[in-house]
Amino acid sequence: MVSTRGRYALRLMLDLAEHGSEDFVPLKDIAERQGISKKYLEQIIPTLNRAGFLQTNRGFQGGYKLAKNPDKYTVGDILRETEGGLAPISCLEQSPIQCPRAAECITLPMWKGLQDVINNYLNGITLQDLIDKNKAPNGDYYI
Amino acid sequence: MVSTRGRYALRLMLDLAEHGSEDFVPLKDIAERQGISKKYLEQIIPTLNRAGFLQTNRGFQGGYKLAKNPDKYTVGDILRETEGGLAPISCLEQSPIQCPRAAECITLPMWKGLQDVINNYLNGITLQDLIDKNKAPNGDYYI
DNA sequence: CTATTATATACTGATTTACTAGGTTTTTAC
DNA sequence: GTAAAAACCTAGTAAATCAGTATATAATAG
Repeated sequence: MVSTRGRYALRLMLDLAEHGSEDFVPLKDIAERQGISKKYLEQIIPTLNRAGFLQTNRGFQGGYKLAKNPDKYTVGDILRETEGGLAPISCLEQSPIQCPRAAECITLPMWKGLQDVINNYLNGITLQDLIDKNKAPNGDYYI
Repeated sequence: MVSTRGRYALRLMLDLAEHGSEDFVPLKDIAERQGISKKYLEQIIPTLNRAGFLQTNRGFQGGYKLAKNPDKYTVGDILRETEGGLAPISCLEQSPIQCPRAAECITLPMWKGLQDVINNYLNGITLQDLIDKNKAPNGDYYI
C-alpha cells in the first residue's frame, strides 16, 4: 500500500509538470492547487530534491521546477524514491536477501515475480503519459 | 506491502496442502514446522476459517485440513481475505470510490491499473502451482 | 474423566503514519 | 538596508497499525 508520502510526491511532480515550464513555482501554490498542507509537502520535497529531480531557487519569487522534461520521470522512479522502495514484502527490501529461510522458501519466487510485475508496470508510465490522458482514453494503462 | 498476517496465512495454507491430505493437522505442528508462534497463528486462522477455506475438528486428534484441493486456492484469494483487500492506495479500498477528487483525479486510472496488474498476477497462482515448483524452474512466475 | 485440541477476547510494546509547530537562512524588490 | 517571501531544518504528537502474548472457555476422543 503506497502512503500519502508517495502519492503527494507524485501529485507535486505532476503539478510542476503542468504549471512550471518557465518560472519557479512556490510550494504555496502547489499546496493550494492540490489541497495538501504546505508544511507536509515541505517535508516530502527534500527527498525529491536530493534525488536530483528538481531545480530550486530560494527567496522572493523562488520555488521549484522540474530538472528534466515530464517524459523523463516514471511513476516508478518517484515512488521508489519517496516510499523508500516498492518491495511487496519486507524480505525483499535488502539485497542480498537476509532471511535464513530464503534458500528453501517456496513463496519467495512468487514474491519476486510480484515485485517485477509492479515495477514493470510503474516504470512504463511517465508524468507525460499521465498528463496525456488520451494515451489511454478508457483508463487502460496495461503494458 | 503485505504484512506477516498474509504471509503466514499463505504458509499455513501451503503447509496444510503439503501435510494434510487425510488427517486433521493441529496448529501446533504447523507452528513448529513453519517456525511461527502458535498463538499468532491462532489469531490469523479464524479469518481463513470464516472464508470457508478450512475444515476443522476440535479436541483430541483434531486440527485443520483444506476444504478443497490445493489447485482451488489462489494466492490472491488468500491474501485478499487475510490482508483485508489488496488495494495499492486507500482510495481504492471502498467501491464506489469516496474521494471527492475522483472525477478529475489524473492518477486514479493509473492506480486502478496497478491494482489490476497485482490482482491478475496473484489470481494466476494457486497453492498447487507453488508446490509444483517445476512449473517455473527459473522462478519465473510471469503471466 | 482427562488430555488435547480449537475458539474467543483482551492486552501490550514498538513502530509507522500523517501531520503540525517553530524556527533559521537565503534571495529579491523597494 | 530593510521587509517580505520563499526554501530549508528539526522536533514533536495523536492515532493507527503491527506483531505478537496472555488468559479463559468449549468440544472431542479414548
